[in-house]
Amino acid sequence: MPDLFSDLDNNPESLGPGTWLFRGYALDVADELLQAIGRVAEQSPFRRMKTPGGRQMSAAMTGCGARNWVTDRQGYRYSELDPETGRPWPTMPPLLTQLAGDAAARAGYPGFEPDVCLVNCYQPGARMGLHQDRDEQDFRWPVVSVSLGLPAVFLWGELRRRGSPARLLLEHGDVLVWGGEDRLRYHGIAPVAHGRCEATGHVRYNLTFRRAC
DNA sequence: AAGTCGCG
DNA sequence: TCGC
Repeated sequence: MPDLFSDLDNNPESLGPGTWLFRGYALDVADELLQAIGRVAEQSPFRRMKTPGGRQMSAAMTGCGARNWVTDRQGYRYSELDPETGRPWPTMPPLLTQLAGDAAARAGYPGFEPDVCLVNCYQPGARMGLHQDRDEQDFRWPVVSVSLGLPAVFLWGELRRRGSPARLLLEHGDVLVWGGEDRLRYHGIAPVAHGRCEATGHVRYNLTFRRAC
């Protein structure tokens, strides 16, 4: 991993003008975030969804907020109901709303009030293929991503799929915000390596905050 | 389709 | 092994 990013430069040229990396930004609330994830998963359990092609995703997902991103044979969409339970998604805990809003404001996107918090759980070997977040209605709002637990290599591509994406190690407590001209950049997660950490044991969690509508 | 796989 |  080349030393591309200094701690004093949260907005390095290599990430893009609309992209901000706040290393360790969520460290002081990490335990509360993990407790919140546990409560969300009690109401809406983690599940591995299928893509429209019928393949199963390797990351398990749940979420909270007024709506959440889902995929099945029919396609990608936001749903106000958890298809697994038939009930609304758990309410977004105020701590999560506040964290996402604070990080967004610090990156230059004030007024961000997410209605979606997608929670991904990566076991070792789980990955996320290169994709765009493009199912939201207003791309003026940024995406806020919080990493917890095992580290992972974030793949940071361009607005088109071509080219090899940059690789950025995201660790426990890191917060990445992207918006503006970077809002539709392709991104993904390389297969998560085996490991153990104090906070989560053997898994990586990711909280992705968005404004879907 | 946020998937996997095969080829050069 | 990796990008296409």
